[in-house]
Amino acid sequence: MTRRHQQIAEALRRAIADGRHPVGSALPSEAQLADAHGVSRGTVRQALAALLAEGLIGSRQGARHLVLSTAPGQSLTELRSFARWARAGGHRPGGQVLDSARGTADGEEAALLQLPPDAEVLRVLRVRTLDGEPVLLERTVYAGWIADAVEELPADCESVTQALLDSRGPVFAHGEHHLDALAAGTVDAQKLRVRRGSPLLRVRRTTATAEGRPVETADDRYRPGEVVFSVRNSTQANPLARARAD
Amino acid sequence: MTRRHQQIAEALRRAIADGRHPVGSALPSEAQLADAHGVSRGTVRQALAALLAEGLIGSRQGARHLVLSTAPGQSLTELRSFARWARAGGHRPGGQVLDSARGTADGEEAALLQLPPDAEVLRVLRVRTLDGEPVLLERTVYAGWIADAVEELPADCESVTQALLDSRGPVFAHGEHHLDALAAGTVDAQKLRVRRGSPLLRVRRTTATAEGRPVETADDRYRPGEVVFSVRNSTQANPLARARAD
DNA sequence: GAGTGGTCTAGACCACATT
DNA sequence: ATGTGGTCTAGACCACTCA
Repeated sequence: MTRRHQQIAEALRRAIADGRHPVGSALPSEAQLADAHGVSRGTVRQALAALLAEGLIGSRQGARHLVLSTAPGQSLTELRSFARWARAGGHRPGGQVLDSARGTADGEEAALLQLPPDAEVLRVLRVRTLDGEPVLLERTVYAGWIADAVEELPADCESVTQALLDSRGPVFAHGEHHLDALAAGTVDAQKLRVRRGSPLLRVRRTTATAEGRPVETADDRYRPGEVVFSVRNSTQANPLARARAD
Repeated sequence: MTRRHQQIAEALRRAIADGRHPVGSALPSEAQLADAHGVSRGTVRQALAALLAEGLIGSRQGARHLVLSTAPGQSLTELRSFARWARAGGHRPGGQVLDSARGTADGEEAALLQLPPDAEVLRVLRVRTLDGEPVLLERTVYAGWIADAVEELPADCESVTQALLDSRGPVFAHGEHHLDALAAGTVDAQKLRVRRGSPLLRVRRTTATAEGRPVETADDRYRPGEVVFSVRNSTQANPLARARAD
């Protein structure tokens, strides 16, 4: 049971991806779209707002919506798994669990996962490879309630996300990512085959279910040169924006 | 002449910041807000959508909007200028143009800015400070058509974004950001006062007008430890549900 | 069961862009 | 002058939450 505005947004995304609305061209007017889909203009505007937020189209008062790009590439706004992302880029993903141990959450972990202090967690150290080359060292802390499902996975499991989706349904819905840079420590250097002190891109992330229940929190360190994170954004998504510094 | 929904959004932001709606509390219902401001529910929903996108509030069908945090975190989903972001965090932003020169676009620049080969561009090297400390080295390439407006700005201009907004109207509407890590080069090290080879967070970004016309492309290098980029996302469309204050 | 947010409608007026 | 998107209204129904 999808909503009308979601269906219309999806239809427009497909039309743009297929080239029926090439980059640089104008979309039909809101009134025309409303007519074509048999809905009111408000519903069409709801659909267009989604594409606006994705940066797929632009708009100016008085002129029609313009197609700006065909499809967002790898983007943090899509919560994709490492394996999915790798395959989308034509690479062969791999992975290996180096360590896996149960323990109790420390203060920070408990806060991130919204667990009581000293709650049980599962810590996993995993290296991820792209075409055989190690590119990512992943330190993940899973909340206790999901730990069993994770421990049952094989050590060389290609996609934890996919495996959990199959066994437990859609577990990941929301994510918060913090990105910064840091120097490789001893373990990082050894596992990623770089020199100690060389720059790494760090992504600290926490993901949660649709209800907002945290599932895992992780510290991912990427070898530079192999992976770039992209974010596309827009001020027009919602009419906030506007400056006025005080 | 500000729109009603912007006024209401601003009033709600102030009320949240002032503690009149503490974190964890529920906002008045949409109907109550509509009544209080003398507008229809649709207008109130437009205002709430802005706060939703900023991550200030969350919503669930059937329950009232919840206050999630008092101030929006630095997020790539908001296109804010360095100066605005710094002030929001209670810091004093500064900046200095180190170099500014006209030239012709190389192949990569021309592609990013969608200009013909050898088109005229303006290259600016700028250091940005937070409370007097250099934290960001910015190499920006402006398209020729905006170069005049940029060159007229004072070298110690605090906010280029703001200055351009005042003189040229809303110039920045869409952005694409690519994040990775790299080692500080000689110039980076000197200007950011770090050792050569120490890790930096690099953000390569291109911003465009609402019509999709590229304005500038930049290579920003951040000293680590000072700045963290955050991205919040969701598998669902816009709704930005939960949050976690640090 | 009452209240609330999510969705949708069918109008309307204005500011802006294009012709 | 006409068409377009931006804004706003005053309703309506449904799915959901909560007491």
